[in-house]
Amino acid sequence: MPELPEVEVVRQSLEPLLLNQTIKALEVFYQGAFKSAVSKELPLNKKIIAIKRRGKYLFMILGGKGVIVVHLRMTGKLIYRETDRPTKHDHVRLTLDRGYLYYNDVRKFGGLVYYATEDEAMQALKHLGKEPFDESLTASYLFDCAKNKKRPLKSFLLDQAVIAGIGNIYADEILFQAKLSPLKPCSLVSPEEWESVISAMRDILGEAIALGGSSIKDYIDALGKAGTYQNRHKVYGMAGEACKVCNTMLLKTKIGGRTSVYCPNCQK
DNA sequence: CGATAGACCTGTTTGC
DNA sequence: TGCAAACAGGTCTATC
Repeated sequence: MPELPEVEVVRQSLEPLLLNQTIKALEVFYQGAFKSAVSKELPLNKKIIAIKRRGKYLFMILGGKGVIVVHLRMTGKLIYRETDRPTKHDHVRLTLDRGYLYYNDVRKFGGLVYYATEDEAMQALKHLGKEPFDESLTASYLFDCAKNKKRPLKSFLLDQAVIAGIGNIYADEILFQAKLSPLKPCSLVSPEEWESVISAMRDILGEAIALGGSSIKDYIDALGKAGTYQNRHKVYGMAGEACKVCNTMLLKTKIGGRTSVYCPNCQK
């Protein structure tokens, strides 16, 4: 599913459900979906005291130290139920005081990692770049990161070491709103243009969070609710259709191995 | 350093 | 209709 808005919606939906619950049991049905970075110990009899997000990663902060970090990759889901109901592709089940949390993932790309401390978890993710809504993410920061690189602007936006959280859907949508070509070498983007990238990014990510994220195929929040931001998409998945602004046919191309859709007339 | 391809998986859609 | 190829929200590694 998940880019930053979807992960944030999952975080928000999980927070009231999990806070102050204790992990009574943790079962792993697919070994690749759970790793312990510290020992062979499981995070048992620990209370969940906070749920945080960094980029596309979720953090379940545990009392008495310990953190479970979750990445959903393409099709991962965290689903909460008050009564046990196993489903196809469940790979991990946490038994809590008042319910069950399932990690379900059709493609088995994502999973949970248990760290001894929050510091250790942050250390493992130190390569991540700035958060989109952090005020230290400025046009001059992006200009400096990009000025010596010829890579396409789209690849730059997808680079988690520069900005953490943008994925293929939102990169295309942001560039359409900013009126910039995904193919433009990022060194040629001016500070003014970086300003428009930042404002488009905050606009779109904020709106997507407010609407519960984009549900293309299987993305849903912790209670199984779909988002509606897919109805606001202007380019993603719409190659061959007319641009909503100028009626030019939207083009599709591959950039860094990812399908990219853009308007050759609006985006320069 | 960078760009590209392949790997990791399963399910759905597309094309002949 | 049937089957195979192509494709899918992501990231990591190897290779040129």
